Amino acid sequence: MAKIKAVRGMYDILPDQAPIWQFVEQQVRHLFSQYGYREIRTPIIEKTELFCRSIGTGTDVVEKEMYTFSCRKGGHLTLRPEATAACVRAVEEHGLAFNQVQRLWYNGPMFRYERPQKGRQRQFHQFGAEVYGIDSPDIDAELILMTARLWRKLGIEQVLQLQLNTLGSASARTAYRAELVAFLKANMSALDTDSQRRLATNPLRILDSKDTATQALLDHAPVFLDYLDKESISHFARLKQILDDAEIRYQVNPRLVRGLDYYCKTVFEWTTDDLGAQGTVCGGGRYDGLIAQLGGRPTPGIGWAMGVERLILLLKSMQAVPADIFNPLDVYLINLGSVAALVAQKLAESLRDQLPDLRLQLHCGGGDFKSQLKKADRSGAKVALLLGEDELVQEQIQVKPLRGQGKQQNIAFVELATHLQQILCP
RNA sequence: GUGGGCGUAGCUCAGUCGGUAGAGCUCCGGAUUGUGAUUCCGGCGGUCGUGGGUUCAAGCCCCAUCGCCCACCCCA
Repeated sequence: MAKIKAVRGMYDILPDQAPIWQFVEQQVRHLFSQYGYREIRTPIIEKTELFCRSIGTGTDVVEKEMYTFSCRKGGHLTLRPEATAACVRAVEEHGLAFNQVQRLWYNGPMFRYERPQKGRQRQFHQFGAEVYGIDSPDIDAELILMTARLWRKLGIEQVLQLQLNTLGSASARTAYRAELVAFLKANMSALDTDSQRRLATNPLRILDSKDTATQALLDHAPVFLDYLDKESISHFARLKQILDDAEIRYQVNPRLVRGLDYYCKTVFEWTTDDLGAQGTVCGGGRYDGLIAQLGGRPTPGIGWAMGVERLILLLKSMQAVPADIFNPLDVYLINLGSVAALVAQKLAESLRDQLPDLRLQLHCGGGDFKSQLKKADRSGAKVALLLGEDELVQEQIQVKPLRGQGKQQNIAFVELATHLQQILCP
C-alpha cells in the first residue's frame, strides 16, 4: 500500500530544526515585549467573505491562492492566507479599537495555494504586528525601527535593504489606477502579454514590467506623483525624516506597489538578494480605510508581516544560527540491572525536584554498559552518571564528564545535586 | 497555471557500452566481562517513484503517470 505523505507544499519541522524555530520565536517575542505590543490569537479559519472584502477580489491571493471549502451548514470558509484581515475582524468584533490605541502582534501558520519553490510553501508562518488608532507617521517609523532592531539582533542587517513608497490616500490611488488603466487599454497592442493580463488583475504592477516596449509606452503614461494628495506627501516626508534621524537607510521605490488592495500611504518591504527569487522577508504598510471597509468606525491601521521560513533560510545562509541552541541535555543517567533501574528512576525525579533547570535524561530500555555509555555520548550530554551494582551498595554514583577534561568522580547520592550544580554552572 | 532539472538503502550519493544492486554516514554486534569519542572486523538495511513497452537481458532505452526541486508569476 502506498505510504501517505505530507500535503504538497506543507512541511514537517523535525526535531533537528525545531531549535532554530524556537530561537527565532523567542527573539521576536522579546522584541515585541520591548515595544509594549500585546499578543492576539485568532482562528486559522475565517469566513471567505472576510478575505474577499479586505484583500480584494482582483488580487492573486484571493483569486487563485485560497484554500476555500464549504461549511457543513452552507457558506464558505477559508484557511487564512494572511492575518491582517482576521486581526481587524477580531478587533472590531470586540471593540478593542473603540476610542483607543492597540499595538498587537501575532504568530502562526498561513495558507496559500501556490506552486512551491524556495522560500515559498503552501503552509508558511508569519510573525506580524498591527497598530490601530494612530494616523501619524511616528507609528509608521516605530514599526520599521522595530524590524531594523530585529535584524541587528539576529545579525542579518547587512543583507537586508529597506524599500519604501507611498501609495497616497485610497481615493488618490483609485483615481490614478483608473486613469492608468484607461491609458493602457487605449494602447493595449503595445503591451507585452504579461502586462495585458495584469491590466485586469493588478494594473499598478505593470509599472514594474521588464518588457522594453511596455516601458517605452509607460514613459507617456499618467504619473502617480500628479495624483498624490498633499496629506500623503507630508506624511511620507515626516516618516523619511524620522528614519533619517534614526540612521535607518532606505531606498524610495516608486514601483513598490504590494499586491493586497487594502494598503494606502506608507508601504515598505525588507528584501534580500540571498534567498533566490523570493527576496521579501518582511513587508507591510498602512491600511487606514480597511476597518471602515469591513463595517467598523473609521480607524487608522498599519502593520507588517514577516515570513518565518524566509527568515530562517536567511539565518542559515548567513550562518547566523547560534550553535549552542541545539544541545538538549546536560546529564545522561546510565543504570545497570533492574535494581539500579528502580533507584535511577527515583534519583532522576529527585534531581529534577532539586535542580528544576537541569536537563536530565534517564537511560531506558536496558543494554550493556558499553552501549549505554555510547548513547550517553551521542546524546550530547555534558555529563554521564553511572549507576551499577557497586555504586548501589555504596550509595554513590560515578560522575563522568563527557566533554571537558574533568576527572570521573564517585559522589554520594545526597551530595549529587550540589555537585552537578557546581560542575555544570561554573 | 507555464517552463527546466531530478527521483537508487533511514540520510548523502556512485552506478561506465543495457549483462545478477554499490559506497559513506546512521544503527546493531565483535576486537575490549563495568567505561563513550578514534581505529579495525562483521552484520542489519532495496518493489532502483509507479505503471506499461522494447529486448535473450532494463537502475540505464521508449511512453505514460506521480512526486520533489528551481524558475516564471505572486507574495511573507
